[in-house]
Amino acid sequence: MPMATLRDVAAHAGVSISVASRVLNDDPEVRIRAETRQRVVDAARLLSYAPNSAGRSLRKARSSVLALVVPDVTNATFTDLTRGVEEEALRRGYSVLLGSSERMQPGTQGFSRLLSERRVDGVLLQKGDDTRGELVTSALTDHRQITFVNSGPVEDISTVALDDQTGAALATQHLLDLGHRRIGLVNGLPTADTGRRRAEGFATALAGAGLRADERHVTELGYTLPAGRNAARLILSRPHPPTAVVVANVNAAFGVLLEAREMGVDVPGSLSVVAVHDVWEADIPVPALTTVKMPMVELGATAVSELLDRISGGPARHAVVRDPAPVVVLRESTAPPPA
Amino acid sequence: MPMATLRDVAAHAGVSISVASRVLNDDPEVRIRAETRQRVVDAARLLSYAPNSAGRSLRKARSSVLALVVPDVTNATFTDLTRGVEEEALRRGYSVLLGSSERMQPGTQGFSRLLSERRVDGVLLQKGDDTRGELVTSALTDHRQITFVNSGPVEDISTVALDDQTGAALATQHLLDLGHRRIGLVNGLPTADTGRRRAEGFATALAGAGLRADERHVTELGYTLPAGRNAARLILSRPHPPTAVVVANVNAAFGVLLEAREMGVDVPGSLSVVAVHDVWEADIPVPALTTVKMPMVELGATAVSELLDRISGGPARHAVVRDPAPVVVLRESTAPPPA
DNA sequence: CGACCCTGGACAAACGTTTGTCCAGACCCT
DNA sequence: AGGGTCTGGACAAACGTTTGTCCAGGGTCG
Repeated sequence: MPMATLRDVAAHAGVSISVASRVLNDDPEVRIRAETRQRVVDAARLLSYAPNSAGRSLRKARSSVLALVVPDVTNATFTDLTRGVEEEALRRGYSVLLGSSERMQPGTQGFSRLLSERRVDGVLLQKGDDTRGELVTSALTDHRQITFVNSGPVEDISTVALDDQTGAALATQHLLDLGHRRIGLVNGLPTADTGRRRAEGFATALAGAGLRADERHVTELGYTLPAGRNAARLILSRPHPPTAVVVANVNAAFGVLLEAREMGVDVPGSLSVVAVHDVWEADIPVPALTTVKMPMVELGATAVSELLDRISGGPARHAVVRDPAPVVVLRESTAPPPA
Repeated sequence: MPMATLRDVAAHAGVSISVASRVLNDDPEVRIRAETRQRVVDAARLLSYAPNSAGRSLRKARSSVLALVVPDVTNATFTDLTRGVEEEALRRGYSVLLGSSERMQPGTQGFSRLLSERRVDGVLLQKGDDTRGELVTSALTDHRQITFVNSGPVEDISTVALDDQTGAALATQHLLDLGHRRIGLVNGLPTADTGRRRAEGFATALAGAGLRADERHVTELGYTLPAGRNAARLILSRPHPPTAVVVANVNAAFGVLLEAREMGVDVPGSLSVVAVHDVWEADIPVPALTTVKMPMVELGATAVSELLDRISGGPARHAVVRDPAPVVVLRESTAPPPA
């Protein structure tokens, strides 16, 4: 006997529907006799009643679902983010709809239907290297329904980001501490906001040691493995190459490792490599990849909080997740520079 | 002016709500004058009307959402599956709710609320090594609401699986073709249905060459990297170890590679390794991992089809996805046996 | 010319909830 | 004893959609 409705519960308990609803929702504004309340609770339990979400959504004009849209689920970088989002959402009584296929990207029907059909109350958007921000904001009727993850800040839209400066600075400092002086940066595309911030942190750390980045040691080719390969080839084939590189993304770092190996460049003997973002796959390459662990789970959780707050009327904020602080995860790809 | 409702459209077009609904849904059973139909379409477009999903769900007793539950999103094995599911679902007018955190696992509140609150019409479940099938089926009021992915067959429940026998046989045959005669199997837990099937394929291929598996060369430790490490240590430390192993899972294969390296066993010089499932991460280790590519995307798509078919009254089927057929992706971890 | 049958569309019920309002009785007070 | 205040709960509207049924007018046919 599935599908017990509120009417069934009320009838079984011998009360009106409204009383049943108020009891089961713990409505504080209402006075019900304890014995009656118990009858309702018992009936609900007996019939294994669960509120129909469609009915509830219709009445409350709220679906209690939010969407998380990422460029691709394939990217290991986003798995921790996903976990953080899911856990915080569940804690708040929300479910998460995951959008990752291209048909769900901003600008597509799939994306806009999410909001216009009121399937979700809001969207968490992690933009890819190629998705343009204007495309999103213009298609949006209500800026409160969206929160950007790892991009921005954007006027009137809530954003949540990692402390990329500190992360990149920490990676750089790790190399400085090992004794490196010629340090390169393999960065994402110039359009990526995270890339800009990581370049800042990189420069800051260098400046703290009285150094400056050599632009021939810096690339902005993207956050993919092939991009990392290209970057490594570019940087290492020039005369007077760096003895170490900070890679802004772990996938690109895998590419750097592979290309260095192919070019006969010993890592970490002749070249140290450290990447921003820690994933378990960092154990796989030879040498295993030293990384800076960023609080991705907390990023996801914070993103949910900010979105929910904004939806319910809060102001657009630009949150930066600094807790827990970035930390170096030492593996095998970094060592002192060659003598 | 967001949130146009059907009533707004009807009013603007000067027709009744029912006519507006029928026109916009292309109801074939009804006769509307062409000019009237156009007025409705224009009004809908002008007001950028989109049907409210809560209202529709309530009326049709169907949410047009289905859930995909996997042990963890972190697992690269499942990313292609996710993509296949999402694309097929979208094509059928469904959205996908992703459940992965432990709070969403079978037996938890999160899981059962999905169905009892009618948030989703059905669930696609990829069980983990540890989730017990009984826990799921017992909590289920209606067997038509679920489809198992990669496990089963189970009585009265639709299942969809890969052709694991052929996949494992192909991997084994690849090693046989290279000239190997002592071939081991690093398998998943004995409780995993996929493991059983892959062991079958392994044995079949061996038998085809007039060989039999040596049980000292077979482990059933699980589908994780540490499990792979343990398996390798176990198999390789015994006297007269195999010259090649088939690993039933790519994560475990990474573990085998790492452990072999640590033990000083040369791959592929002294030991060839081939894994079932192809992921892009196979390029990362040294040597790069040879795999057998399985049709994961198609598995996801088929799972959606089967679930939707079952929901709408079809029989419980046990589908096996054989198209495209498994194929060896040759990288660097396999070679002829040592002389 | 009356009985029919189309055509094109309107009416209204129902899906399951939440929530504002109202009311009957019991109790209190002076 | 009469007016007032609580208590405990019932009534009903509304959220937006789909869909079964009904109906007025105009045409057709015998």
